[in-house]
Amino acid sequence: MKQIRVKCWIEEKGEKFYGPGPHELLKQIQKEGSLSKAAEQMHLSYRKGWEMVQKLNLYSEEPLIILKKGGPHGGGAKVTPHALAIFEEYENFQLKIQELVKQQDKLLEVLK
Amino acid sequence: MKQIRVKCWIEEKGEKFYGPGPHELLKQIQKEGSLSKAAEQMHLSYRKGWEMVQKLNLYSEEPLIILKKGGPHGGGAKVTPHALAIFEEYENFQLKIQELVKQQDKLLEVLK
DNA sequence: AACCGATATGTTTACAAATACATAACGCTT
DNA sequence: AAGCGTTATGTATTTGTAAACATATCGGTT
Repeated sequence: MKQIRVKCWIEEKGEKFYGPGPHELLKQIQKEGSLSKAAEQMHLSYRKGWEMVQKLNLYSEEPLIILKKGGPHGGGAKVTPHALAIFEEYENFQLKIQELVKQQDKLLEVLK
Repeated sequence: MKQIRVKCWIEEKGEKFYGPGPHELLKQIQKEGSLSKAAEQMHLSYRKGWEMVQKLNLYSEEPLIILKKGGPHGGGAKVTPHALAIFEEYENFQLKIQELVKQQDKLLEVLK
């Protein structure tokens, strides 16, 4: 059985800014409070996760993720309110897309 | 200025079957009547184009593209009616997605 | 039979992305 | 000051994908 798949992301000047990867990373950071643990959950190297954070913060006027080193638990990662707003609007958009996908009977019918 | 981008494709058992690449390939084959010329138009190696054709035909009960070698013009490529039906429904779906994208003011507003 | 333009296919090369590994730095707690 | 867990960062390795190159094949035209 064939199925329709859709992926959406946000670009700036042709550079990817926010998509499924960063979205999942934000979710895991909220849950774990740590970038290294978030990366581990995603089966992602810490290095790659760190680079994603840098890019996210670089392409945004105000940071999306605050990283702190040292301290009580050795450091940690936190998601800003601005990031949370993006997270929720992206989630919302994805839901709308999924609704549209569900209506594509004609496309599925033509596939053999 | 940030912008929303969407990509959609069709899968079967986790394997990509039809997406932007094959879609463009079908368009070029219709125009050129030749796989090699179609690949050239897309800045794609002939080999890669040929592999796409094999995959398209393999994952479909009836073929999407007929390749012929030898003959008056050395051979050629032709798109079947079945392929044309998929092509048009995919095109249609993409238009609907673009309409949805245009309505996402809230997502764009939250981006800085 | 020679030629031509297209398909068919194996082998090699190049490149980019992700991973793996190693090590340093930080700052609070004890 | 020693220890801990985390962030920070350089280097090397692996992996997967696309391109490049080289031939072979086909079948109609001349």
